[in-house]
Amino acid sequence: APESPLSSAEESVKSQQEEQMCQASIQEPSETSESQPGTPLPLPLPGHAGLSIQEMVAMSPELDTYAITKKVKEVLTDNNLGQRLFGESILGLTQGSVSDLLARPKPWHKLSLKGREPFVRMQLWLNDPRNVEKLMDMKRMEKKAYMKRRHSSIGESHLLESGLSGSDLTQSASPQNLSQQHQQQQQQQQQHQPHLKKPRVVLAPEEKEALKRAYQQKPYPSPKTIEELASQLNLKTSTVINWFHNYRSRIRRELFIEEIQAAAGEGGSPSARPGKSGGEGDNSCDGTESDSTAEGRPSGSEERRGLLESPNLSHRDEEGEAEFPSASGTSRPRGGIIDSLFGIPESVSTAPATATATPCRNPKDSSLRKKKAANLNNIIHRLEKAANRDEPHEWEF
DNA sequence: TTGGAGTCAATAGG
DNA sequence: CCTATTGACTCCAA
Repeated sequence: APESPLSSAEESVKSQQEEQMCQASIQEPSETSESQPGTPLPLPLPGHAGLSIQEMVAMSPELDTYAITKKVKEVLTDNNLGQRLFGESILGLTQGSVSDLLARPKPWHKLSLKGREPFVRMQLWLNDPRNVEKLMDMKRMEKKAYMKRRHSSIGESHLLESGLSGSDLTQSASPQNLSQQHQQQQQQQQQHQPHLKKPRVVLAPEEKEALKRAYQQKPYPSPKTIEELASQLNLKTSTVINWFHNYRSRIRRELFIEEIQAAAGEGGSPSARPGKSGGEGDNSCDGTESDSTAEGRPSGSEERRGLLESPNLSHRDEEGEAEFPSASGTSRPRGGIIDSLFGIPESVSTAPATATATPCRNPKDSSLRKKKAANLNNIIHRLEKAANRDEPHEWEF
C-alpha cells in the first residue's frame, strides 16, 4: 500500500521541561455552566478520560499541521463558518490569530508545546463531523441574539445581557475567558479616560522599506544601531525594536512555510511559485555572504531529488471513502484514547480535496537556500556578538 | 537583557 | 458581516 499512515508512535516528550498548567477559568459555551478545572475550552470530544489538552498535546503524535489547516479552512468555508466563531469557541483564539494560523501553519516539529495546542484542538474538532453542526448551531444562536439585541436597543435601552444561560456566545461568552486574557486586561486597563487609547502606530511604506534595508544589513542590530534607526526614521526606539522582533519572526515563518510546501511535494500544478510575496520588499537578497548563485537549473534536470521523492502531487484521487473512524462509541482495547484521536492521520490528509500534503519529511530542497541564508545571518550575528564589536554601517534612505 | 514564540486587537480591504 | 496584516505585549529560556 502506497499510503503509509505515518502512525508515528515516536516519543515527542523528549526533554520537555516541566509544564506548568496555568489555567484560567473558562466557561464553556455549551450547557454545562461549570468549568471543570483543567480544560479551558470545551474539548470537542467528550470522552477524554479527563485528559487536559496540554496532556493530550504532550502525548500527541506528530500531526500534519498543513493538512489540518487545509481541512479546517475547507470545512469552514464550505459551511460558511467564520474564523472568529471558530477561533473563539474551538481554539480560544481571536480571529486574527486564527487567520494567521490557518494561513501559515508552522511545521509540527517547529512548534512549542503551546503552539501545538491549537492544532491538537483542530484535529480533535475535525475528528467528529458533528462538531460542525454544533458550530453552525452556535452561529444561528448568535445571530438570533444579535437580532434580538438590535431590536431592544433601538426601542429603548440596553442590554442586560445577563440572561443567556448556558449557551450564550453572543458576546460575553467566549471571547474572553481564556488564559491569555490577563494580557489584554492589562493593556486595556489603561482606559482611565474613555478615550486614551494609543493610536496604533502604522509605519509608512518608506519606513518599512528603510527598516527592511536595515534588516538586510543587520538582522540583529545593536542597541546603538536601533537608536540611530529610530531617530533617523523618527520612530520610537521600542517601535524599531518591535519591528525587528516581528520581522525576524515572520521571515522565519515564511521559511517554514516553504519547507512545508516543498515537503508536501510541489510541481504538479501550474508552476505555482509563491514568489509573489508582497509587492515590495521581499528579502531575497541576503546581502552579506557570498552567494555564488551559480546553480544552473537547466530545465529538465532535477538533480537533487532523485531518490525518495514524495509521490502524489497534483491530481488527487477523487472519492474519499475513508471516513473518520469516529472514536466515539466502543472504547479502544488498548490503543488508547490518543490513538483513536490521532491515530488516523489519513483522515486529515485525505481531505476530500487535495490529499497532497504528504507527511513525508524531506528536508532536502532548493528552498532551503533562503533558510540557510537566514541561518547564516544568525551565525554572523552571534559571531559579532562574540567578537563584541560594533561596526559602522550605512543605511542610506 | 535579549530573542523567540504565541497572541491580541486595531485596522485595512472585501 | 468576514479575513489578512501587523505593532505591541506577555511569557520563557538562555
